[in-house]
Amino acid sequence: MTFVRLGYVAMSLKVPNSSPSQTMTIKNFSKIENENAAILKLERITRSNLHNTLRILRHNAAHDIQFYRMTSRLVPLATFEGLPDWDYMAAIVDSLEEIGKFVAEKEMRVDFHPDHFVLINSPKNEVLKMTVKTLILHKRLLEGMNIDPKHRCVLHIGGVYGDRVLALERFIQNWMLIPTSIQNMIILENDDKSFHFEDTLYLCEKLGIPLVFDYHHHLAHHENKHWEAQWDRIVNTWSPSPLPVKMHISSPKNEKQFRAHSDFVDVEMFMDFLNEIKGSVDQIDCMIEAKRKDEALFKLMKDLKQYDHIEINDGASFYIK
DNA sequence: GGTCGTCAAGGGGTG
DNA sequence: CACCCCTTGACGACC
Repeated sequence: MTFVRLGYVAMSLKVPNSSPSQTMTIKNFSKIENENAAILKLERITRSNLHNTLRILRHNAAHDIQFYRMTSRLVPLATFEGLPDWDYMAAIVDSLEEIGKFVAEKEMRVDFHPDHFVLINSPKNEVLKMTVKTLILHKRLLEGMNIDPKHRCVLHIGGVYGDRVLALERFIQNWMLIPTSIQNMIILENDDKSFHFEDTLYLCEKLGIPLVFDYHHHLAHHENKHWEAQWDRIVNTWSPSPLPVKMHISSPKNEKQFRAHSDFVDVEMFMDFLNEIKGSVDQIDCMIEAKRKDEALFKLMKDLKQYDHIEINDGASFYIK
């Protein structure tokens, strides 16, 4: 028997006007003549993003959803080079604490997936520098919420740069340049066109990083179709982690745009996965990456009811026998 | 009130 | 090297 919790990404389609990713671009920032006023606007937007994050978490709690990926755009321009000194933490400590308190009280799992320009295996020094800077921002936000940053940030391996094997080795080289406290935050996901799960497993086992298995990505890009033969190794990468094994589930938009995400998760595709792994772990957290966000989660829970060996626990978790 | 181009940031592919 | 594509959501200019 395996206990499964579902989560979703960044925004709710059920809570009205609750965007946690409102933003301000550097162009707009520069348009405001009074720099103080511009900073105040930035702070207002940031606090609104945090407030909406809390509203979404309350909505999650009301529907027994314990798993949620926060947006990485909570603090616009936080890592932008050349912005006048802005102590963004000072303006948001209270909001962060409030979120953290709620998360702890409801025993939720929250994490981040920094954007695609956060990558560790880049040959460009500047890119690596920005990567570390952005990860430090994530660490501060988590610490502000009193959440242990360990294994809270999902990343991809990065680019191929013409030589996949070399690119993997460069990941290892660059990894050694990253502060341990930042390394500890990271978990790695197989992607849909460059690095399949065996590449990812190679790095994860070598460097002691948990592997987030993305089933959709695997179907889109693999050398060896049979992931299930290696599943125990994937599970093993989580043994040093305080958190349960985590995976990503989404469905192709259509045959032609296979890599694009569909509105909802195909329940049969999800069951194919679950039937392979049931019993192999006590618990697994599944992050739904569908266009319809929490609506897709609710629909999936509904679709799961038809299976006899699924026992619904509450609104967003179940047992599979 | 709806539509569409733009946005700080990377990488891949094409010609 | 130049250019466009991917991808995500939000914003804001414009009609």
